Amino acid sequence: MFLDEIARPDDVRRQNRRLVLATLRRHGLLSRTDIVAQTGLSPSTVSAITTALISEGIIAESRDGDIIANRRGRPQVALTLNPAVATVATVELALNLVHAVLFDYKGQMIAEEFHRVSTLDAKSDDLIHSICLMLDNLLESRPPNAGRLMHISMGVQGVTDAARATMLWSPITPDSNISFGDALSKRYGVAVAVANDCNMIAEALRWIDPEHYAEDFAAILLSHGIGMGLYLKGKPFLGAHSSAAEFGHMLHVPNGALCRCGRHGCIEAYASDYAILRRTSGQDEKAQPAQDVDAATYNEIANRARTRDGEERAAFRKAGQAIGSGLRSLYSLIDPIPVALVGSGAAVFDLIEDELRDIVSSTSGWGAAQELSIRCYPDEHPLILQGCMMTSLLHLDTQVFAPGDAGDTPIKRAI
Amino acid sequence: MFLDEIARPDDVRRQNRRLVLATLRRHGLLSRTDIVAQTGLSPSTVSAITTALISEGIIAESRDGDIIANRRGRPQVALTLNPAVATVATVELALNLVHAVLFDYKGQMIAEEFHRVSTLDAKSDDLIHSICLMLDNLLESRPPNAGRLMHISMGVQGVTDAARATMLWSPITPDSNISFGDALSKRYGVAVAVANDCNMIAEALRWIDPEHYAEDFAAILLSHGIGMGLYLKGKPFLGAHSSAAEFGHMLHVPNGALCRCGRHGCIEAYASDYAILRRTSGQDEKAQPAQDVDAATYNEIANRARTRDGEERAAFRKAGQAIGSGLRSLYSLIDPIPVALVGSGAAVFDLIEDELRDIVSSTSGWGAAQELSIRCYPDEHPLILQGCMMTSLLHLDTQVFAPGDAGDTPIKRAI
DNA sequence: CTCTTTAATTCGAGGCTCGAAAAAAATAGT
DNA sequence: ACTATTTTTTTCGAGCCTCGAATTAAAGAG
Repeated sequence: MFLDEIARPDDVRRQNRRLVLATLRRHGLLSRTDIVAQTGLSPSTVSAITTALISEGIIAESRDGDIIANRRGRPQVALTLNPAVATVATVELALNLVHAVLFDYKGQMIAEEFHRVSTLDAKSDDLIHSICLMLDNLLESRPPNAGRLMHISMGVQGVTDAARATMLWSPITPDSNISFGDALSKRYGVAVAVANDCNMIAEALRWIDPEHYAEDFAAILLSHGIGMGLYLKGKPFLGAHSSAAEFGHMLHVPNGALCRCGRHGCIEAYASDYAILRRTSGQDEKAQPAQDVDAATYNEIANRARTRDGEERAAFRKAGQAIGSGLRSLYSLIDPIPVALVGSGAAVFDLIEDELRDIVSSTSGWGAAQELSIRCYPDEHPLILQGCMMTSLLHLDTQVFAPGDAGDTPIKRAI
Repeated sequence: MFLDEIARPDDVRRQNRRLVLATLRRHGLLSRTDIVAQTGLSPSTVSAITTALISEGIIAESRDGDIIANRRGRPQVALTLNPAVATVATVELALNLVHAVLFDYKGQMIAEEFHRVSTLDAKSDDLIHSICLMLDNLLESRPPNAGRLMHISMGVQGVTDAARATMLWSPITPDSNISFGDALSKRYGVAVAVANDCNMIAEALRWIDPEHYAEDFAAILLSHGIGMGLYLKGKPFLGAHSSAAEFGHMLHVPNGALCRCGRHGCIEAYASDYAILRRTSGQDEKAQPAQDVDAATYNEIANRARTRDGEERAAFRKAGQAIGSGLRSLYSLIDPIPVALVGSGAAVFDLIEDELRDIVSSTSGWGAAQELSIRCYPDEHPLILQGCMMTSLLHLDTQVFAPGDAGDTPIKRAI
């Protein structure tokens, strides 16, 4: 709510509808009385809002899953999001792999498909074509009672312009400036969100643990590349001009190791999978990075680092220093916010923690010593998936089902 | 407007009152018709809101300053903020100097006082005592028609906890954890804001040039120390735990020059006034920093740097590198946001610009080349003053005069 | 002195939330 | 078996809000 925004009476209803939907989404099954308790709205208002939502088919009374029986008064009737009111699709685009999933409005998976694509040789049209093929398949195969497709979220490895739903650049494919948003939105007649996978991870974390990941926090993805998703003031920070939060490409060592982005000395050039591999395979730090590092190789290196003190352990220590110095800058700039480390790098946190903390700890200094909050999530894929799903569902909750329209936006249904 | 907030019908009026007040604050003199055009509200609503504001004495009809006469229809009647409805006080606390000013609700200066204090020897009570003495003086001397004191804003050189209105640490005085907010609020019975002077500068810039300094931007103060004020998502970023935005204490050279904060290699240790002096006076970079650098000495060094290529020019080049590397990190993390350089360092931008741009320019790389926006404001004091003033006035506009209360908060009047 | 033009207010319609009262739907007790 | 009690949910009126249309106010033009 900004100073230059005008408020209308129906904004109140819209906001309170959002509130009710958000409460139902978090708790799953709630009676009207529960909603009153959770939101602070009056029973009359909750009644008015829920009857409207029911008549629009957005939520439904759930008879089977009764909350508490055998009590004295009139029994509560449980409400829940109506899974059949909409379908959303998520697309995760990674090196040589496209992963598409369909969810219902309740967030339950309907159908899923993996597809191997040689992304490095693929033109933009090939990628779009592959994605459309998968989505067509999935949409055709779903049960007849499923809701119509209403939103698509894409998480991509690469730099995105969220406002224009475009992938500006990506290491996984030669073409740049691919407007997935335009293509999919035209094909399926729905709104499309395109963001870096790190932003999706941040979205997922906020959903999983809203107590801990509240207003401001960062998700740092340590895998083949290094990226960051930022939440500031309770909203994903997607950057003004292009993509923001290029944590991996902050300067660590001036004129240092060669980074995949072509520059020298980035954090990524010391802490990413390919940096670890390059260093432990005896290559020069200016050597061209490998295009891919498979998990087995990486784990082998990590295990060797754990068993003996050699090149491998040193490599992880270097990585810890690089990440630590990045975190120090982050903390200096925008506060010691909670940080989540995600991906292969999080699986080897034991190997990098000491060096990392050493560098970071010299940050705090004024007043109370800050305890820094770093949590690890070794597997990024479930988070990316969940983040995409939540991006779509929250879009429906807050943008589409917020006003009392329930379908005033004409949507072409394809397949 | 967050997802877990409940909306009430009166919130609409509150927000639209804010909107009207903000419009009047920016344009000074406006008819009701102008307000309709500016805000988009309907004439009826503007009429309702303005009559309420007038009856509460917050705004007033201004007969003298008629907008446009000699036109055909009924003449417009100009509205303006009522200067006499409130007084706000600002306090700027710097090394050996306290500067206190009184403004009326329209933002016109009522009275001003400078006071030299040996801040380095002063205990916290001495500082508070000095400030209160000055404020007492100023409040006593002001004209009888002035409004009662309703808010105080302090801008301090040091690390603050804005939420608790406390100065956690400052280079200008030995005591730490001084709760100016509590002390002044108890003494004068009004709300008090305490923030780093850089935050005040950011607030001022946003007021001066809202087109340029919009949602996200940074103000970097380059003077004896180096600090930063950040605006994110249209709101000042004051940090969650303590103060945020310690740009000056980002790491530039590991184990490098000694910083005033006791650590080594901070940007400040290369680019602040004392860093320039230390380097050009032949001292080692690990030597203890000077406590103060007077403007004359600094200007002399800058002039020598401009006339001949020697130690001085090299010092400024080093400073440019340090600031540049900090900006590169900033841009990597949160976008190429507009940046304002403020203070003595901005006066010598010609001496640091080349090195700075050299380092920064390697940042952008994806897609479109970003043109970076850096503007210079050599004199920080007017900005700090204006920022304090705007902080207080906006507090009144949005927090105090927003609901239809006009004085339901009982306020003890001292003096 | 009347006509025209522009500004500002007034009034009713249609929302919204909320508190109080009423209705609904179960169990508990005799 | 039937009434009393308890709890949930809905209904209804009061009091906000904004807005459009009609009305009133206050000037210059002719």
